[in-house]
Amino acid sequence: MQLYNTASRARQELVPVRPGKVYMYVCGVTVYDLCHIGHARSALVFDVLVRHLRRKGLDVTMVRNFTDVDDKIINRANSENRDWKEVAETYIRAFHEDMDALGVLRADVEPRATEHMQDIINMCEELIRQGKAYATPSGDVYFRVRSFAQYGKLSHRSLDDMLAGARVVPGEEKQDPMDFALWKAAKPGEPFWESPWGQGRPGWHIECSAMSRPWLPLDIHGGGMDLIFPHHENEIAQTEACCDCELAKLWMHNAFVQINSEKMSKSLGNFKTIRDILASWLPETLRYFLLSKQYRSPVDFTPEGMDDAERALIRVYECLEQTKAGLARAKWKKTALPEDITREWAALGRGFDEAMDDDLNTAMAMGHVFSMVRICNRVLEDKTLKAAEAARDLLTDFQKRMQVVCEELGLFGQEPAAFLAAMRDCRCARLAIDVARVEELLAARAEARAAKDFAASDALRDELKAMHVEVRDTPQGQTWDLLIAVAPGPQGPAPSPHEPS
RNA sequence: GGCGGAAUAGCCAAGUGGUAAGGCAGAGGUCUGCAAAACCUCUAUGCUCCAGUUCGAAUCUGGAUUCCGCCUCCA
Repeated sequence: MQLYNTASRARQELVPVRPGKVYMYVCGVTVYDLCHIGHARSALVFDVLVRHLRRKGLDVTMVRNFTDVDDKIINRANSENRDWKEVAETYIRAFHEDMDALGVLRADVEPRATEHMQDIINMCEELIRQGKAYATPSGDVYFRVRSFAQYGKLSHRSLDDMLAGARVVPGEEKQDPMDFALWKAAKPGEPFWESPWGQGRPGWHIECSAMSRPWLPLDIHGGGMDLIFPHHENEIAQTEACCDCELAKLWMHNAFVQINSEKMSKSLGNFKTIRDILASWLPETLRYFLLSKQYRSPVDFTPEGMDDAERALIRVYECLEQTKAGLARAKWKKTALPEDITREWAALGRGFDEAMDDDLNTAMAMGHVFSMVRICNRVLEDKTLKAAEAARDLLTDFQKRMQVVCEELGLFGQEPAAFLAAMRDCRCARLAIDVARVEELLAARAEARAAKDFAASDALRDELKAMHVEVRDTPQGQTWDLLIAVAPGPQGPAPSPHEPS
């Protein structure tokens, strides 16, 4: 498959270093707070990559680390008067809960910085021995950036350009302003580990170099865009200087989730945690929303976008439900399907797979899903066609293909009726619909219709409509759902039912 | 200042030289007591603007405008 490589700024074929096996290392989170939807996007992108590669028959080892000792964790612990380990533990648990909810597969290996102290210290020592790092009198260890000639090869910057930037302030003990910390001497009250340089703790970048070391060279190293510099650049310098081995063959970076075209950040106050979102929408809605865009483009989070995602999900699941019902038939006829349907179905062929192979083009892959849905609905709505053996075969093929889609995207895999019910409940809660009242009106309307009192029946339907409830009359009786969205009137957008906070 | 990314219909979004996927919304039709859902048809002579290369450009080149990211912790 083709993947865009940040290092070469071009797409390239993924060729596993060890045939049949793929080793991926993705930078995880620093566990000092709940994950936001940007973390969700990153996790989702690499989750889908893993799923796709596994379906292709590759033996994937997915490694995602936790940074579980860091200034922010210590600060949080201090301000809440808790133990820093407990803070880290709390948010690791929260990470798992949130990611499980979103259907993100657990990584095969989840190394934590605190569990690799000896590896980290060893690496620092090796670098010092090779003259590529140095310890200072106060017990810090710095990487000597000038010792690594290729520094800047990932982010395509030269050291001199970086020095021209005004924000680089030379640390007192640094030999060069660009040198970065591998090991930091502990300040009073901070957690520390014993080391040849005294009590201290690791710098951020070295932990990833130490933890990814068992799998060098990695086939894929991934993370968010913002990690390109300095984090990944520094990882490359440390690993390649120390181990005399390329760190990774391919670098993948996902773009951000934005709010109003701006990066989410705490300082801007436009921060949405996964839990905020899941208070108003189903996890699968967030998953669909984030995967409906190509991973290298920024995506703007909006309630409207989430509503669109709901509609799309409902369309697919309703088709899945109808397919299931259609397939329950006992007798089948020999009627042939129209030629254009069979032709279109055949043309769909490997479209989904090809889109996924093309730098994980999930947006296009979903286009193929909707093309299948359209064809199935077409067969399903025609009484003659839906009784044909050929229709049975097509619908069965659809279910089979959707199973593949589910395995790869982690979408559309639930029991359709159950999903639709959960979706309705979710939307009822969001719009504060009184379900008991709805059922009451519905019962009254059924009575009116039975008596052919259409005036009364229509009045009840209007009343329901005012509550955002749409009634459908089917041969099996009434069903109902929520009006998908309240159309923005001339007086502006409808009051938003979404107030996740 | 340095480096990079993005501008495609009312909205979201694919498309990386061969004549604009898909979803939502909208119009008409079929179905329906009337609706809804579903299906069918239609909906960007044009992809921010200006030049250029080419038989052919949303796609390549040069320039302009606007927006965004990184250069400090950050998915």
